[in-house]
Amino acid sequence: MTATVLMVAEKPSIAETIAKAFAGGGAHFRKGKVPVYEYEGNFKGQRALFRVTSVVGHVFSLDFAPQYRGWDKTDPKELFDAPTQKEEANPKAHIVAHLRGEAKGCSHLVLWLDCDREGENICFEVMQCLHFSRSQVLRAHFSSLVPEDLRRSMANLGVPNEDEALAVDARQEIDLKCGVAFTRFQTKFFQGRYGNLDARLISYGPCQTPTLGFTVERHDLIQSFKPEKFWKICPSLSVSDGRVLEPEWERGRVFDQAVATTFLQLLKGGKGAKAEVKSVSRKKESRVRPVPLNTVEMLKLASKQLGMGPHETMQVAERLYTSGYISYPRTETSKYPAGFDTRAVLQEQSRHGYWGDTVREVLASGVGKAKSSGVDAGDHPPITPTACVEEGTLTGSSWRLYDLVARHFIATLMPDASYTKTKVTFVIRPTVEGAGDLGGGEVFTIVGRSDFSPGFTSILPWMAVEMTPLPPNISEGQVFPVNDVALREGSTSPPDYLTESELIDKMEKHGIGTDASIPVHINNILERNYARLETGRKIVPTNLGVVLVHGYHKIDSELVLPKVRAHIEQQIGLVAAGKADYKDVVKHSLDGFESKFKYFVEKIERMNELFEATFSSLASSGKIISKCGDCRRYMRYINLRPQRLYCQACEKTYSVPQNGVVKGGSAELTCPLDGFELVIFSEGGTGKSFPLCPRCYNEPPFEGVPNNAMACIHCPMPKCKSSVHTNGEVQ
DNA sequence: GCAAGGTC
Repeated sequence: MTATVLMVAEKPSIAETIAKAFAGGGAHFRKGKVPVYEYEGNFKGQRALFRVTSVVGHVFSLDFAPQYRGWDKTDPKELFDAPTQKEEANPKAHIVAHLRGEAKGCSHLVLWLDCDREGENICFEVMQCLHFSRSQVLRAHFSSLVPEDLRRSMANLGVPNEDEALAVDARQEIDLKCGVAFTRFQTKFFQGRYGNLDARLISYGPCQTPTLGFTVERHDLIQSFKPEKFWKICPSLSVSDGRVLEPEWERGRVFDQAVATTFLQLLKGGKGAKAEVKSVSRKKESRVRPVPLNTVEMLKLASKQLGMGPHETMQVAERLYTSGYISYPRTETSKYPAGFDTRAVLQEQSRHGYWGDTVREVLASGVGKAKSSGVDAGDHPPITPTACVEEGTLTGSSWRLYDLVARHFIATLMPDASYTKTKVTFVIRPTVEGAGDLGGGEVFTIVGRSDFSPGFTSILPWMAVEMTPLPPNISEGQVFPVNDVALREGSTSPPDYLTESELIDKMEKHGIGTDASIPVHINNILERNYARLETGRKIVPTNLGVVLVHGYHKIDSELVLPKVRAHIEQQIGLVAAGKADYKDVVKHSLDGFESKFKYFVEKIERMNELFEATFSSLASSGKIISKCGDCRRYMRYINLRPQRLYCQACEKTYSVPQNGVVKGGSAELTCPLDGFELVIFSEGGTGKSFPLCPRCYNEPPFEGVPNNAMACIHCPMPKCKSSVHTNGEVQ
């Protein structure tokens, strides 16, 4: 044995796939937080020991140097030039130590990270942990995980691409600096100013803010919508078998009542109006089967069909994946790779109690090809079932998501649904004299659908097309009596709020977030109270969300438009392509954001005006509760997240623990250290009450007191004699 | 208490 080769994948499941592809069942397996597989084979024409393991996503994450992490120590504007450092992303996982341990005695490193920019970046993170020379490091390029493809990659190893990795470093630094600078500034600016402002954090980010922007854009459309009245001419005709048809007016609707009435009188004025069939057209229409499932489509379907949010969907999908029921759930690919054995997956599903029959029919009639319009993003294959599972083995949302994935997979291999669309065109001629130009008559049409062959919709019933057959034997030249002609009034209606699924769609189209991060951004705007999820899975911005977005528009619209992300992407694209220097791009982008930031700070009053109009000022809200030690006047208790005390005279806020409520003041108890009247704080969980000094809680008076210590209960003075201090009970 | 991106 001459060489030991360390091979590193992006996550444990891929390490396993690789080991199995090269060693079959013959790999020796070492269990651990991150498993290791070993097998013998040939490398560069010699016998070698292969050792396959993985990282778990990024090894490092970027943060500011420690002295810039405190909110009060640093002016946010300094963050643009602040030094940053990479730190182990998940210190508890000990990934760096794991890699170093496994690299011992290895002569070569083969990088099997995902073939995208993030993967390329992780390649360099792995290299940074280890000490191989560049000539010992090789990069596998693969576009799918089928064994054949992996073997081809092994035979054509290349080198990692530093430009692509640097593009990710650039993005990390730009996102960190502009996100944190804006977030800290606006949080500190608005914090404590308004009593009913229900937010402890007012964040900004190049993905989350445009996401919120989409929801507010729709909100504004709804708010500014002015309904308009319209009128339609609606005739009803008696046809052969006693049925009554109500064809649609070719002119659709008119917005002028006088015009509509003129038409009505033309057609209705005299007696015995007739409708003549001008033409009958029949054509075959189809509803095409879906393309193979990728993550974003799964999230949209789960939201629409199952009422499951993207966050929950990904958690459930992750569980189904680790249990071996579905394939890897994070992929952009919607096309089965060349070697993908759809037949084998179908055969597995042919045993299923619910859809086995359908699957056996598909197998018997020859498995169809999936649509070729899907895209191969080169990451993972589309999401498919990997085992046959009955309802009952899985419960609740797990079952419903599995059911969706399995049905969708089968549907991709079934025929399109088809039906016959019949369109009948009628002409109704004026029955009064002197119709002039309108004497030729008005055209009305009706559409019927019949002869449905369900195809894939038999397994995806919600995709079925409703059949609305017309009476048979209607043919050109036939004349039917017009029973009645009605004038119907209606009015235009505003669009509805964005559904979760529409929001996901917009994010994807504008390049906001990735398959893995879209659910996180949506979750953020909901959790931070910028928007709410309403019935029908509609995303409705809150007052805070609306005011924020309108505020950005008043200062600098670019901050909230998807363009902000697109610009960053375009810039780092230059780095990835080797067309621009990493440092230049970071500097250029940050200079841009820094001047935007300065302008934002200068003009923040414009946003503040909107806050003032929407939220009530702190001074007028909250109930009077205890005396301030500085001015001896009463402070107010703001019982809203984050709950706090406010001294109007000193214009200072004092935060209190968030895990309970302030029950009242305690006139006779005063903190011996600062003269503040203690308040009685009642803990939510335990129900225990104790006195708390507002000042000591916020500004611990002694060294070594953690910021959140109950200074008046757990007095930091070693032998405190104060009764208030030594005894947690109210006296 | 902060961003976005991997993955758990």
